[in-house]
Amino acid sequence: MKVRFWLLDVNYEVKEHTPEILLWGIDDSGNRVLVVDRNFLAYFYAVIEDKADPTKVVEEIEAERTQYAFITKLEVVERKFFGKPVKTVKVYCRDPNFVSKYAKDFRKFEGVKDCLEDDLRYSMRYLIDNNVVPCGWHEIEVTEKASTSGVHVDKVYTAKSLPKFIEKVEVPQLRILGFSMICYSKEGSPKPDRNSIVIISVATNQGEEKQFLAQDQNDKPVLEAFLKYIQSFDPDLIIGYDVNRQDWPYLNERFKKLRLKLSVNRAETEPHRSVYGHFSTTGRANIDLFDFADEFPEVKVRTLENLADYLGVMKIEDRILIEEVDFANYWEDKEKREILKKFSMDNTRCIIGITDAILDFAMQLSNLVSLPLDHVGTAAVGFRVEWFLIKHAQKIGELVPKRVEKPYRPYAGAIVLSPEPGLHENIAVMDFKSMYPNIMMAYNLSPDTYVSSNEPIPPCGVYEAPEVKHKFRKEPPGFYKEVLSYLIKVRDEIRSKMKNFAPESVEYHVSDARQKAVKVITNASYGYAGWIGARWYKKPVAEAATAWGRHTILTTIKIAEEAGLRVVYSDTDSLFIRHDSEKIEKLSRKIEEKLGLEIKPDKIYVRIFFTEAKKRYAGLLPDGRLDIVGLEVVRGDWATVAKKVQEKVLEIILKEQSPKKAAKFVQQFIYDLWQRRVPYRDLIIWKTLTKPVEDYAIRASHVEAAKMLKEKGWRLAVGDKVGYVVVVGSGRLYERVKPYVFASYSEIDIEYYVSKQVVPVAVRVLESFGITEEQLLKSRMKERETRRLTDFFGS
DNA sequence: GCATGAAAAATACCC
DNA sequence: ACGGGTATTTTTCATGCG
Repeated sequence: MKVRFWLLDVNYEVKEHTPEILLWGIDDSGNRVLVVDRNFLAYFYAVIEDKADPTKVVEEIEAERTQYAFITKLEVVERKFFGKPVKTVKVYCRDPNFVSKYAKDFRKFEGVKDCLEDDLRYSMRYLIDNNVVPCGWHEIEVTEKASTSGVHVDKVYTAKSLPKFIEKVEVPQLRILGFSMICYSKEGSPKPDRNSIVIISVATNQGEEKQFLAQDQNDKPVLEAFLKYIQSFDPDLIIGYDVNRQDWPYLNERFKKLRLKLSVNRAETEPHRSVYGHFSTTGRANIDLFDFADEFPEVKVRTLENLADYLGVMKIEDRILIEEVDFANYWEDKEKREILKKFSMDNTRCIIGITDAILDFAMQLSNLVSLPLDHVGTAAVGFRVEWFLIKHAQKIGELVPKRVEKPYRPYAGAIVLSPEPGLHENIAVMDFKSMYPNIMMAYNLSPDTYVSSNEPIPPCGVYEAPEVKHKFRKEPPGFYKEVLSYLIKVRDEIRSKMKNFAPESVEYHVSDARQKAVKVITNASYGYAGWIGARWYKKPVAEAATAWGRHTILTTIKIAEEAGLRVVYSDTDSLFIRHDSEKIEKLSRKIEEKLGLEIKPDKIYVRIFFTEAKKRYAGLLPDGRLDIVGLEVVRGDWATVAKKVQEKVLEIILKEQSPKKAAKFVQQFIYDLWQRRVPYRDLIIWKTLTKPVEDYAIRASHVEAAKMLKEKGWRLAVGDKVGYVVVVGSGRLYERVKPYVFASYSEIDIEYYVSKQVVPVAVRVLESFGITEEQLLKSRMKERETRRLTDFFGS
């Protein structure tokens, strides 16, 4: 019989040295199914030395066959390695767990240059080789198993054929469960061996909400009820926020401590940490929304509530937020417990809401790069790109290079021009779309087309990069070129198809998520090429890409200026020029003709303001919005007071062109600040812990604040943001900071916020108009004086 | 011993 | 654990002065 299924999760088991692939999915009638495939053999390649005879190597292996009991087959096959044909012996191995061990041995065999592809996981090997794609549909010939014992699915099948991919975009009706939990701890962050889980809030995509509550601090009933709920709802996706770092390890430990089995998987296993640090709940996809938070760089402090607020899921103003260290107090107080319960439920509601905004993209990304849905999020961008490349390599018979450690060698990047400071009217921004990918295609930059300086020039000729003089053969199209052309073609196709869909339709949403995923991978390709951790790293490729980039933009600037277009600013692939449609059109055509790359007008600013600095400016768009780039307004490490002031100053400057009014505003603001009329939370400064607290070479404010938090039992990890305020006192700045949760408004050092936050960012803009720090502070002095007098005499 | 300025460390941005 | 280029603040260190 035939089964059609949508692939949700994949794993493998080895029983008696024989592997089976477990494909967990949903069939087209909505059954949860497991297809067990025992038909696929693991293998690796022994690459043969140029002058050696592969049959000799085969004989060599055969001679020692008894030591390599799991080898089932040896095949002499031709493959390519960095574009060059190589002879290999494909070594099939019954037990996948022996692949890397055998490969290690065979590297020492005579005539064997190296062994490759022994470092690919068996389950990934299966997907890649058979074009089986996560979040995609497949058809397969199977026999049904009578029993489903040991697994929690509707049907279990044994594969009779390999799955065949079916082009079908729709996603089956998934059961999605979101959860969040509250742990009780009187001192500091909760520890699973001591502190119970007092609330677990769950919600589903079918609109059901439930809360499991401990009796006092006995959480056994909570955990049991939670398990029972999961088992009965039987979700396909289990979703949470920061669950890979927090909830799952905690649940694991807590269940162990209480001698309970964390039975949430569809197999009889328990959740465990796996590749790229994700937690696997076999048969279901566990998704951590935190892993997708960096898709939204506007959200500076990536907390659940901030992300939900940004995505319009739940506004922060409508919430009462509770710090982890206060959970115990809230739990113990009868009235406050209700607030805590609401807080927890709202967290889960946020999770469900954010899922809505992210899931399509996550599924498309998973589908595109072939990484299962539960680990596509935890895989770093480089690995996402790499899996996409591996998939393509398999298709064209290109061997996958080993990951080898390489030394870091910096190389020159892009050109940034100093802007003409001050205000400019009617400025158009022209830029090259996807400049690096297009350059890589145009000049066939690829690890396999690189011609090193000691190699002869091939008959087809070479492209030679300016400045760095790296050479790349013109023919045939390189690995990167093939991949990038495909990606760009696919994205264009999707985008033109989208025009026929209603923007509210499912097809539109799915297509949009798809084209975004394609775009992300395309744009990451240059970065990948220059990443020393990349399997396909070749420094000259990245170096040539930036060299051509510099040449491209410099040529463009020259041509623009020759055409009478003054360039007021340029960064990497863009130029800012006076808006003149005719000349711009002409320029576009000329560049395309001369360089074969497309440059188009993008934004038009009614007015734009530059400081003296590069990468920092603010423009007024025709619709009245401000576009602020690089300035403190868009930075996450300045107090909100400073950001608000600077934004307002920019608005006044750009819209009303009145520096005087802007200065007045700043003076008034400073006065209000002295009066403590601004919200306390606007004084918090957030900074990221980029390494363990002990590793810092210098004493920094946020690190000192982090130490204080840790002392009180807070759990802080690398990558966490620490929020602190500056309080009155003496000595260095780092001696005058406190975590914002530990300080009160009365001890705030207003002087610091005025002189080191508000004034500098205002001056940054206003100094262009002749306004000085002193002028901004002058009236403050007056106000302070009057304030002191009124305080003294009364008003 | 201390003021001063350069260098180093740290962070977060732009494209 | 994708690249290099850049601005900015604060700490740290070296230096010169007296």
